[in-house]
Amino acid sequence: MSATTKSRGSEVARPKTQPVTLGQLDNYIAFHLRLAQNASFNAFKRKAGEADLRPGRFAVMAIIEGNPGITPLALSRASGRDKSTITPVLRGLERDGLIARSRIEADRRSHALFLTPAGEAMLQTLTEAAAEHDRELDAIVGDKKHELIALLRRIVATLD
Amino acid sequence: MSATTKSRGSEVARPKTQPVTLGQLDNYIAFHLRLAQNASFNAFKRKAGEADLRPGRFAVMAIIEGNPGITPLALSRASGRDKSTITPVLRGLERDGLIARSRIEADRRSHALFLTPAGEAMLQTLTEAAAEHDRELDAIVGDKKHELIALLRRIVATLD
DNA sequence: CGCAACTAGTTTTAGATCAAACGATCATCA
DNA sequence: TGATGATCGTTTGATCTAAAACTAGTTGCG
Repeated sequence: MSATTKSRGSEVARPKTQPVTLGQLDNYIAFHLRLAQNASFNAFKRKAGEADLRPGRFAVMAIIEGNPGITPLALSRASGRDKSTITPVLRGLERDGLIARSRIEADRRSHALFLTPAGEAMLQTLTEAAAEHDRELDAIVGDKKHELIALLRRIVATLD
Repeated sequence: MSATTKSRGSEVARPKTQPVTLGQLDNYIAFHLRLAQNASFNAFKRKAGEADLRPGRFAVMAIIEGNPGITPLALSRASGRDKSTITPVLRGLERDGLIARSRIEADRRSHALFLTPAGEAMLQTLTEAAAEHDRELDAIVGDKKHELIALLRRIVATLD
C-alpha cells in the first residue's frame, strides 16, 4: 500500500470530499446493505418531516390494517423488531386515537389491535408519502425491483 | 377484507407463527431493505458475541486501514454515520491501543488516524469473523451478489 | 491587520432498538 | 385439582444513532 501520498498541492481545486477507499468493506454485502438502508431511511425521514411520518409508525399501522385483530407479538415479528419496542409505539398510536386495543377473552394475556377510522384516514395520508418515496427507489432499481426484493426476502428468511 | 376468521380450531397443530399479511408493505423496497439489514445485523451480532466484534468498530478500523491518515470527518462520511457517533468509537479504539491519532499541523483542527500494529493484528482477527458472516450472505444470494451490490450502491449514490 | 463566515471535532440531548427480567395468564400433566 | 413450565405484554438497562449547540481553529475579504 503506497502511502497514499496525499495530493495536498496548493492549486488543486479543493476536492470537497476526497475519494475514500472502502477496502475489503467494498466487497461485503452486509456493509452495502447498511449503507443503503441508511440512505433510504434518511431520505424517507427528509420527506417525512412534513407529515408526522415515522417509519416505525407507518409500518405498524400498515400491518394492522392488513391483519385486523393481530396481537402485538405477531406484529413485532412481522415488522422485524423486538416485541419490547412495539409497546411504546402502540401506546402512542392509542393515545392519538389511531388504533384500539381490546383484550382477547380466549387468551387474556393478548390484545387484539385494530385501526380506528381516524387511523384508517391517517394511514391513507401516510401511504401517499411512503409511496412517493418508494417510487423514487423503484426508479433507481428499475426493472430489477422484483429480483432485488426476492434477494432481500431470501436473506431475511435464511438468517431468521 | 374478510374478518380473517381466525382458525382457532382446537385440533389445528398449533400454528406457531400464523401467517401475517404484509399488505402494501410487501411491495416496498424500503421495508424489505430494513428487514434484510436488520436480519443481517442481528446474525452478525450473534457471531460477534464470541469476539469483541462490534460492527461499527470493524467498519471504522477497516476504513482506516484502507486510508491511513484519514480524518474523523471523512471517516464518518465513508461509513455512512454522523460525525458525532465517530467520536466515542475512536476514543474506545485509542484507549484499547488499536489506533493512533495525530494532529495535522497544516490544519490543527483535524486529526490523522492510523492503525497501530496491535490494531492491524486485531483487524485481521475481526476480518476472519466478518468474512465468515459475509460468506453466509454470499451463499444466500449466490451469483447475484455482484448485481445486488450494484443495486445497493446505486441506491446510496442516488439518495445521497 | 481584524472581523465575519466557515469547518473539524466534541459534548449534550433526544430517540430508537435489543436483551433480560418481571407479573399476569394460560397449558400440561400427574 | 394443583403445581410446573411456557407465553404475552410491559418495564428496565444498555447500546447505538442523529441533531443541535459548542469550542477551537481556519479562511476570506475589506
